[in-house]
Parts: sequence; structure tokens; C-alpha cells
Amino acid sequence: MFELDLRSRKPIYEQLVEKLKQLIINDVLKQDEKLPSVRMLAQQLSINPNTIQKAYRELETQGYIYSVKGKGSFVNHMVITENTEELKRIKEELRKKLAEAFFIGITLEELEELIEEVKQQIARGEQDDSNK
Amino acid sequence: MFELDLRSRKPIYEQLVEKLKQLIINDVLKQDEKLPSVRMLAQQLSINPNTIQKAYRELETQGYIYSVKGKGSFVNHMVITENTEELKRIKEELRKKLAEAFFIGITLEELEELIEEVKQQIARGEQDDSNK
Amino acid sequence: MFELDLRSRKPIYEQLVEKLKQLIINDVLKQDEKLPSVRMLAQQLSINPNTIQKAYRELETQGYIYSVKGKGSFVNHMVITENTEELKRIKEELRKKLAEAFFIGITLEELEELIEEVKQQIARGEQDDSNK
Amino acid sequence: MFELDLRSRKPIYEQLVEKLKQLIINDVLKQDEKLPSVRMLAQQLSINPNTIQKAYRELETQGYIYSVKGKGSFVNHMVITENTEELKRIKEELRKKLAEAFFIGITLEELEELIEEVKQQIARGEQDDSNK
DNA sequence: GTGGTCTAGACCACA
DNA sequence: GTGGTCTAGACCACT
Repeated sequence: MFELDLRSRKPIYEQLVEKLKQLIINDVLKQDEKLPSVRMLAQQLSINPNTIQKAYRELETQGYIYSVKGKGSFVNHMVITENTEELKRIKEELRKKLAEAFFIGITLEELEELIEEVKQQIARGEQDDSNK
Repeated sequence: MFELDLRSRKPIYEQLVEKLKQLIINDVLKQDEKLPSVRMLAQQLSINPNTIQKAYRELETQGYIYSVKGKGSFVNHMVITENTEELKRIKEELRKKLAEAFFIGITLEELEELIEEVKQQIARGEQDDSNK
Repeated sequence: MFELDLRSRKPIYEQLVEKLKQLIINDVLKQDEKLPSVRMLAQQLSINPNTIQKAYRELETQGYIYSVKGKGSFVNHMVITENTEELKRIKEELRKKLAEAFFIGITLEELEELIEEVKQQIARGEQDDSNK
Repeated sequence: MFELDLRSRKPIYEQLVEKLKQLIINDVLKQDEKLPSVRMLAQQLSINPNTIQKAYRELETQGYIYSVKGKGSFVNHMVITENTEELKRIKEELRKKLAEAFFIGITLEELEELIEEVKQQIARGEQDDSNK
């Protein structure tokens, strides 16, 4: 399920954060759905529980999930988050990636195409949501 | 000339590598042109020479420059990078960031604005640093 | 009647303790009045009875209620709390939070607004939960 | 210098975060001043370095300090932070403390007094800053 | 020597 | 069983 690169220069917990974000954004993990428990996931990935914790905590501060002692960790409603700070952060990251892309020679057509793809993907996710 | 962000989480040597790459790719530094000597640059930027060294070494292994003992470092004849592979990678990363941005609630207007900004920035030949 | 925030980082039993304390202090629950039974309340709030138990036990050790085997829990004759000590503590905490707020750039207008809000909320007899 | 309560229910790292925030806010630690290194502080307080790290990291995400690998951790310029998200968080916390204070019976006079005290304290801090 | 990541293992608080 | 904190100790990346 998760493919982690233990040799990568990118820390394991950051890889985890990214993967989980993707799952949430792509609506694989729905609102209020329970994430795998820290220990379970740790065992599954044969990784130290502390490392999982660190990832979950990061996701929590970024507003993607919330954790309840004794119960587990759950996907957050993004509506509630109203995440101005996070938006700023993401926009900055996006700005960099766009610069890279233009620099390496992406065309405006390719960019428009990409945006269209993503929009449709999100739209699909939102539809799935309606049955909640 | 170089604007390094000492506070950035991105290591200084990496910032240097990026800056120099961009200068090379933008043809500000021409083929076979001599790069500033390690000591000069170190003094100019008031940075440890070792850090410059590391950046130059990195650029060498990545094929952007070559060093001649006792003479200095020089810009390599760049192979027009087989950017298909690289482009694909960047596009994939861009797709993810776009999905994140939409998910967190970026508006199309904001996105257009961002793209416009980046286009102008590229036009001016600028670039950015700083990292998450 | 009770609004518990299951997502809050503050444990449910603590939320319960606070709510009940306020009800007692506000004289909504009168002296010697019987509290709802553990099972009833548990069912009503769809919460584990153990959690209610823990809250009641806590209230008992804090002197707010007393329990009679086989009969239930009852509101204690409240000692008019020696609030001088408590007031001092709260004021100190408030001082710190105010300093933080000013430091981070709260304006006097925002502060006045906040105070006004809280005053009205108190007037309405409300209260809040959720914790950092 | 630091008085930590190892028995407290409040985690050590949170106590550390609070103490350090206070030092920063009260201008005991000036802008760009170097904080004690993780290991040093750990030794001084006879606490595990990881715990200090956790505190420093929290302060970093809250925008109070910034850390540079190989150099150390430093007090941030608050101007740069423009911390809308943090302001929101602090305001919420302040709201709760105000509610507590009113509830326990603080008078408006006492509150005004408190605010005046804090304002003067901040004013003093800013004057000290002018020699920077 | 600096911050940062990770592990193994223990213990606590909560439901 | 769940999340959360803490320790001891190792190793890495950067300056």
C-alpha cells in the first residue's frame, strides 16, 4: 500500500505525510474515516511507531487529520479548517514548482491540460462525498 | 549577485547549487567560462569556503561544471538535457501540488494570478530560494 | 443539554467535569440535587459509562458532589470557594496570554472586541470547551 | 534559570515552549539571538535532547524561532512572521482565559489594570529593541 | 559542534 | 487498544 524509500534523503515521516495527504486529497480516505493506528501502521511498514506518530502529528498541525487519545486518528473536514496559513504555504510551494516547470520548458498548453485534469479529479472526489 | 537565505531550511550549499545551475542554464555563465574561485566567492558571500567547495563538487558530479587542478572550475558544454524524463517528473510533482492547492481551497483566480507572477518572474530572469 | 466535543484534545471526562462544575456553580444543579445516573447519562451522550464514572469520581474528590452507595450522586453544599487564590492564578495566566497576544500583534480594537464577546457570552450563561 | 516540573501533567516540552516564549516576548531573548544548543540545554536541565528538540520544533512551527542545521536555533523577527494563523490561535486561547477570569469574578477594573501593565511591559521591550 | 532523524523500549492517559 | 511523552543511544547532514 505505502511505498516508502528508506534510503531516500527525504525523511521517512515526510514521505508518510505526503502519501497520506494524497490519500486524503484523492478522497481515498474520507472525512472522519479512521486512519490506521500508529502501532498497526508501524508494524505493517516495519517502521518505528514514533516515526508514524511524527507524521500523524505533522498532519494534525497542518489540519488534515485530528487525533483523539484512546480512540484513534481521523480525517478532518476541510471546511472547518479554514486554513489561511496553510493556503499561504501551499501557494508558495506551488509558485516554486511552477517556476521549475516553466524553466524546464513546460508549455502553457501542457499547464492548462494539467489544471483541467486536476480539477476533474477533485470534482470526482467531491461527488463521492455527497453520500456522506 | 547571490542572495542566499541563511535562515532557510534548505542547506546553503544546495541554494548555491541551484543558483549556479540557473545561471548556467540561463546562459549567464557561458560555456567554458571560469567560475569565481572558491575563496573569492566565500569571502564575497562571507560563507565558509568548505560550503562553496561542496557546492562546486556537487555541480561537477551533476555534470554542470568541470574543474582543472590549479586553474579553477569551468562551465561544461551542456548537453541539451534530455528533459523529457525530467519534464515528466516535474509535471507529476506539479500535478500533486495543484491537487493540494485546490483541495485546500485555492480559487482559479488566485491560480491564474500565481501563474502570471511566475511568468513575469521568469521573463525577468529571476529565481527564488527558500524551502519548506 | 451537554455539548461535548469528541474531537477536542481535551479528554471527554474533563469536559464533563467542567460542564458539571459550571452547572453547580451557576446553581442550575441545586444543593443535594441528584445527578443523572451514570448509565442514563452515558446512554444519553452515547459515551462509555466508564468515562462518566471517571468524571463523577473527579468531581467527588474535588468536593463538588458526594455519592451514596445504591442511591446515586448528589450536589454538595458548596463551600464558597476561597477564590482569592484561584483568582490570582487565573490573573497570572491571563497576563501571560495578553502578553503573547500583544506580542503577536493583536490590536487594542481586537482585544476590546474579544472582551465584549466574552462578556455577552457569559451573560447568556454559555461556556466553551475545546483545548489547544 | 528554567524551572521545570517533571511531575506535572503538562508535558515537559510544552513547559519548555511556554518558558521560551515568555523569554522571547519579554525580550530577554532578542531578535536573532542564539538559543542554547539542544544538547547544552539538555545537559543543563538533565533532560533528553529529543525533548528539547521537540520544544524547539514546536516553537519553530509557531514562528517564534528558526533553526539552521550546523549553526543553531535563533529568535525570529516577529515582523516577518505575519502570523495570521497563530494570531487566530492566540485569540482563541485568550478568549477562553477571559471567560475563565470573568467566570471566577474578575472585575473590569482589574482587567483594565492588567492590560495596562502588559502594554507597558511590551513598550519597555520595544525600547530595548531600538539599539539592535 | 550544530540541528535532525530514527530506533527500541518503557510508561502514562484515555475509552 | 488508542494516542502521547520520554529516554538512551546511534547516525546523518551541515558548518
